[in-house]
Amino acid sequence: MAPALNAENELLKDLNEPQKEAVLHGDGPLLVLSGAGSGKTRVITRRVAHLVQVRGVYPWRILAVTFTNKAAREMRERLVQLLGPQAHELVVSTFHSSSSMILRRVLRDPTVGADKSLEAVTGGLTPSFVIYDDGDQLQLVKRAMREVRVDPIMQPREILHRIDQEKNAARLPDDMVVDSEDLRGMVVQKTYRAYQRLLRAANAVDFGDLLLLLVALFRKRSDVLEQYRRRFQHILVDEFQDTNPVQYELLRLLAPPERRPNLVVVGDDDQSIYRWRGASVDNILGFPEEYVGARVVKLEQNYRSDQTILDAAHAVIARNTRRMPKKLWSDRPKGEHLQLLMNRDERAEAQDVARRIHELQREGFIKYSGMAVFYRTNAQSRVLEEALRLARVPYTLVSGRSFYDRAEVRDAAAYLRLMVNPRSDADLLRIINTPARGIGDTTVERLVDWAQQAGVSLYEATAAPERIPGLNTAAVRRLTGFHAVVSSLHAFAQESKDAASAVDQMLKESHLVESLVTEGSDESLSRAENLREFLGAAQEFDLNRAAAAVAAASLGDEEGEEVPERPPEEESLDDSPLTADVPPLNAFLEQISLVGEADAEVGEGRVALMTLHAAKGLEFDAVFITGMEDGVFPHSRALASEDPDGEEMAEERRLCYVGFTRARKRLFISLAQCRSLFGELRYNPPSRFLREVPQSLFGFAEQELETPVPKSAPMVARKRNWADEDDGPRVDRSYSQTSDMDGVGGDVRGMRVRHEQFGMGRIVSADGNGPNAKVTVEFGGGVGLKRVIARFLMPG
DNA sequence: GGACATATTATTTTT
DNA sequence: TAATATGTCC
Repeated sequence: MAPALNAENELLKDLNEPQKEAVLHGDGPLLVLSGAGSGKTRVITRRVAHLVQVRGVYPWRILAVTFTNKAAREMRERLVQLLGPQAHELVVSTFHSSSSMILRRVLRDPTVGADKSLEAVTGGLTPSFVIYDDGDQLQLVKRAMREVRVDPIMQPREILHRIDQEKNAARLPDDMVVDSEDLRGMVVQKTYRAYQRLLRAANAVDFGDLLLLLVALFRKRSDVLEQYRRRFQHILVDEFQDTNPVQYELLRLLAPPERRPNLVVVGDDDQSIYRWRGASVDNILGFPEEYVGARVVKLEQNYRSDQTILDAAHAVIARNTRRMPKKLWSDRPKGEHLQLLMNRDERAEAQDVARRIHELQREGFIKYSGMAVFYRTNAQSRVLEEALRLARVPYTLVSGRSFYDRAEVRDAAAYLRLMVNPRSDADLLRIINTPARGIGDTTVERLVDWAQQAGVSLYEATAAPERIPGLNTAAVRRLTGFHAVVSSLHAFAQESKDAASAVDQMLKESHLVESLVTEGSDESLSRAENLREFLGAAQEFDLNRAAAAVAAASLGDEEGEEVPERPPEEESLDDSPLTADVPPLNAFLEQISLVGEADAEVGEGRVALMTLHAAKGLEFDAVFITGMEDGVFPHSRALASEDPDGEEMAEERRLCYVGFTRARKRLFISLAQCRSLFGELRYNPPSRFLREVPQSLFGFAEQELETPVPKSAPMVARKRNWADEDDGPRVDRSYSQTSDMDGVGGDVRGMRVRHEQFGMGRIVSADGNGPNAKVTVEFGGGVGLKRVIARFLMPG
């Protein structure tokens, strides 16, 4: 067919051989191993377009999964350019949001609803479930701990983390393997069970459940699974190296290896940097064994960075042992040398960075928007910001707290979820006294106790508060008033045809805006403003939704030639969009819980400041990597881990690789002799990663360095001298000097001390060092043993 | 219920 | 150091 050929040529334009191979790959599994900057996103998009335009695959049979919403949005936009309105029929989204769409749909399936045996899995979850985020989860864990009265040997945070890990590993509470010796494991499991009960009682799921439940349902109901296997005949996954075990399990269910499915996974094992939140590199490393006969295509030509930068990146990453061998190459010029910035402390470092940014801009080759400063931890950003502000360099801090993280917006979201689903206890607890309506801790506590006894949700308990023992008439009256608000909002939500009117109604009836305006402080007024913005977001959401509906509807009747005729035997296949008939308010809620902030505008004409993690997927002409010191980067935690050459260090190294390969032309690596960390002054040796970069890649122009550095052995050799340089920093070294002695500086046991509150006492033991060293003191006056912070003590 | 003091704790962060 | 959590008092 000639038109198809034309389309094909168009789609293969400017692609190199391996890229073409990936786009044109026929049927069966394919692993695209893509080095940094080798155009993988382009390959996925072109392949999707190819499937539709040339191979005539129906768009609704394609599932493209990305890692972030931002990536999904960008891919959708590109596909609309390539395919036109047809692209709206493709499912392009993250694992979580596609799972939630499928999960709602599965739960709506009448045969699933009728299947009582599934209740063990679903816990009675209905399709209108709400999604709980981290904060809600933590509240639930605390309540679960109270309920099951587990030994307080673990912090709620730690338990929650373990629960998340279990879910990431695709384990339901009952699948959890706990050996009877493992006390902590038992605590986790007990809490996990209670936590799941609370979650289900509120008709809620957490992020982990979104995937895990679908996996569990698919395992139980092969007929339902089969429907989705038939529907999604082509599955493409981006950033495969960052998938966790549940996600992989879901993929294996939808695209079982033995059927040689059309599963295309794209990723770079060298850029796997999310192990700490459950991602497993093994997924990508083991893919060829799991999907036997999978084709592997390597994209090794880099289009982004100059050779010098690639050489540096390669020198670092090559030290990792478990990786798929590949080496990036480029036909770009060698480029400029790397530059090493060495400074006294983090302030000098920041000033140096600011100065060089200014110079680069003045030279006129690189614009502010082409530059970025990376750091390992967020705490490092402050000094950098100060220096840039002082140097009048415009910058944007990428990430930071997002709009939906702000307290008032979260309150509003809690109200909305309660509107949809009044059983949501976590949301009710959040806003029962927001704005203040005189329902205090005691009242809430009695309410919670009673509801738990009666086995009803908190909302139901507020229906007739006079039943609750111990409440005075005022409390009863207030609870009744609160119930009236929620029930009226709930009724409104059932009727509302769009999200904005529901949000508007909620803001009025809850008095959220009103109370903030009444308060009248600058801060509360800006909060009120945020709430109006929230309403604006809902309006925008409605508009988009309407537009998408129009686009979808017009597809059918306009020119039919574009849309392939569906064969008769496919009639039974459900091809309706996955979002069909989700009520607008639910859909809006879904969006705000699954989508963080809209855009982290890497601003016009501004230097971007971000963590190395946030840098993934981006590129800049000039990149500054700061804090290149052992203990900062690699992070002290990796250095301290039981196996300092193990997975943790490997991940830091990959992070370094990611950082280096973001740079197109200039790479500046910066370190400081000392920096203060948690109020303590630390002397860190230069990063081991720095030492792994061949010296020849650096240009050491004397005048560019703060302190002259011998051309030979610029890094390691100087390490020892730093601490005793003549013009060294004027610093209070008392902490570092005491640090190797037993905690607080010599043996202090038996010393008499005085504490503001507890009076006189005698030190029994000491632990820790630095300003937060603690001592155990035996106080007189009936106070007894107390562990207090040493600096709050006076010698007595 | 809020103000104040005292204690605690410091990766990375998406969904 | 600095941001937050917890506890105590009125």
